[in-house]
Amino acid sequence: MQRERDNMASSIAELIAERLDAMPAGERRAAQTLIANYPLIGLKTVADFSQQAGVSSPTILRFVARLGFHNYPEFQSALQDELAAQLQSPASRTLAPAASGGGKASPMLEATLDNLRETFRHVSDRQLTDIATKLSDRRGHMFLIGGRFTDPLARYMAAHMAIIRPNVFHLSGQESIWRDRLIDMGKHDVLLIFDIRRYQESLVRFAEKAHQRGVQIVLITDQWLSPIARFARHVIAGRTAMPSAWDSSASLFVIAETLIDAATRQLDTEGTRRIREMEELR
Amino acid sequence: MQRERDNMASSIAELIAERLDAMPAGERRAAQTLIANYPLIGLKTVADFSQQAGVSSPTILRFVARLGFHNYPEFQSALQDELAAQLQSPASRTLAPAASGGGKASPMLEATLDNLRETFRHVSDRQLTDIATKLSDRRGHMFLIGGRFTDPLARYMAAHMAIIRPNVFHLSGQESIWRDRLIDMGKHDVLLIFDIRRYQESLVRFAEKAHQRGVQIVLITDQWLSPIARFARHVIAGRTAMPSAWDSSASLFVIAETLIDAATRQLDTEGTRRIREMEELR
DNA sequence: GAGGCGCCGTATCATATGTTACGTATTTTG
DNA sequence: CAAAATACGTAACATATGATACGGCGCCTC
Repeated sequence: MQRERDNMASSIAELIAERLDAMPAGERRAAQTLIANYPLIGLKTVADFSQQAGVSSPTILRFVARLGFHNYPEFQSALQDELAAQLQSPASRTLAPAASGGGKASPMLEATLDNLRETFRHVSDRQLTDIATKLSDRRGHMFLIGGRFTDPLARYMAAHMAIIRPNVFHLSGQESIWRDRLIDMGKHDVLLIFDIRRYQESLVRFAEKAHQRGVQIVLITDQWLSPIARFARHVIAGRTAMPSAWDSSASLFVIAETLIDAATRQLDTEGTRRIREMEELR
Repeated sequence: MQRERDNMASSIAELIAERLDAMPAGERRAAQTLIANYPLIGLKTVADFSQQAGVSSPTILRFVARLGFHNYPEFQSALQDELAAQLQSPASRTLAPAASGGGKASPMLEATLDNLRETFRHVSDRQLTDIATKLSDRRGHMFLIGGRFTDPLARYMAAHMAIIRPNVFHLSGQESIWRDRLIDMGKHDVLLIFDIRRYQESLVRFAEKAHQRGVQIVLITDQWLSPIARFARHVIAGRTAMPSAWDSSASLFVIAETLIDAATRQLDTEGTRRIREMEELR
C-alpha cells in the first residue's frame, strides 16, 4: 500500500486543495464535486462519480491517478481509512480538517456562529410570530428598504415575500424616488427597514415620515439600535461585531430568512398556492 | 428501492440488534463484526467482509438478505445514506438538546448553524486565500452577478469590494444589458457568480461566454453545483438545505463576508487607505 | 495560420465482485 | 438413536466495474 506521494497533506481533501491549480478543467470539476460531497461520492462507483461530476469515467481515473493513487480501489481505501479515523474520535470532527494552520477553524466563522446564537437568544418566538403575522397581512402593502450595505438584504427578502403575497415593493434608487412613494402609504401598510451603523440620515427621515402617516414599521438593526427604533412598532437587534475591518450582517440575514419562513408558514395554503401558480407562469 | 422490511427500526444497526437472536451462528458472527466496525466494513466488498467475520461470502449475502435487502449493493446504499445523514448534520449526533431553559431553540437557527459548519468544513483556507488574491488583483476589473434569489448577495459583496478596490461592477437589470458588457471583459478580469438551484439558463450562457473570453470565473453555489462549475476557475459549495419551504442562502452570505474580509486583509494598507479616502469624500 | 501538444470522451477489454447451485456437515426432532 | 431439516462452505457462473487504447478536439506556440 505504498503511495508515491511523499506529501505533507494529512487528508485527501487537503491534498486536492494543493493540487487543484495544476489540474486540467475536467479533473478539477471532479475534484470540486468530490469536495462538495466529501467523501461519500468517492466511495461510490466510478460511473456514479463521473456522472455526478458531469465528466467521463476515464477523467475520474486520471484524477485519482494524479493524486498519487495507483488505482481506484486504493483511493477508496484511503477515503475509508480517513472516515474510520473520523468516526472513531468524535471529538476530532469539531475541529476537523479545513483549517490547515493552527488547527482552529476560521475565526470569521466562529464569530459568525457566536453572533447568530447571541442574536437569537434575545429574540423571542412571540416576537417573530407577531412580525410574521404582520408581514402576512395581505390587506395592506409591504415596503422594504435598507441602508448602504443592508439594502441587498431588503432585496433578498422582497424577492421571497413577493412570491408568497401580493403588493410587495422594494424601495430602491434615488432618495427622491422612494420619498415620493410615501404618498401611497397608510396605516394598513408595513415598512420593513434594515439599518445598521453608521445609520443614514436619509433613512431616519424617511422612517419618521412614514411613521407619521401611520405606517407600521419593522426595524432590523444592530445591537446599538438605529435611531429609527424610536418610530418602529417592532425592533429586532442582531449582533454584527466581527474580528474584521467590517461589521457582519449575517445575523440580520438569518433573521430575514427566519421571518420569510415564518410568514410562509402562516400564509400556508394560500402561500404555497401562489408559489405553484407562479412557477407555472415561468 | 422499496424494501420488504416494513420495520420501524430507523437505523440499520438497530435493525440488526432486533433480529440478532433469530439468526444462525454464522450470520450472527457477520452481524457482530458489522456492529464492531460499523459501518465501514459494510462498505467494503463481500469478500473483505466475509474474511473479517471469518465466514464465507454466501453467509454474508444470506445475512443482508435476512435484513430485508434484495442484494448487496442495495444494502451498501442504505449504509451510505445513513452515513451521509450523519455527516451532514454534526449537531444532530449530540442527542442532548438545548441545555438552557427547557425550550428548544429555533430549528431554523439550528439548521443554519449546521449548514455553516458543514460548509466551512469543505472549504480550505488555501482556497479562500487563492480566491481573495484573485479578487485583490487591482489590474483587472471585477464583475459580480447572481441569480433570482442570490443577486442581492452579489450586490452586498459588490458594495464592499467597491470600497477597497477600483473597477468593481455589479451586473444588474435586463439580461441584454449585462450581456453587452461582455465586450469589455478579458483574461485579466474576474467574474464572481452566485448561483443556486434552480440554476438559470441565462446565467449559464453568460458564464460560458465570459469563460470563452478568458475571464476567470469564481462560482459560489450550492452543494449540487451549478452547471457553471464547468467553466469556473474556483468553486465554493455552500449548504442550503433547510426545514422550510425555502432553501437558505445564509452559508453563501457568510462565504461572501469571509471573502470580503480576506480580500481586505490582502489589500491591507492600500485598502484601508481607500476606505479612509472614501469616508472623507462623503 | 500551420504544426505540435495536451486534454477528454467513446468504445473495448480484463477482471474483480456479487450471485447461485449443490453437496457436506451439523443440529434438531420424533 | 435415526431421520429430517437447516446451516454452511466450495466452486462455478454472470455481470457490474475498473482499466486501457485510440481518435478527435481545442489550445498554445512558433
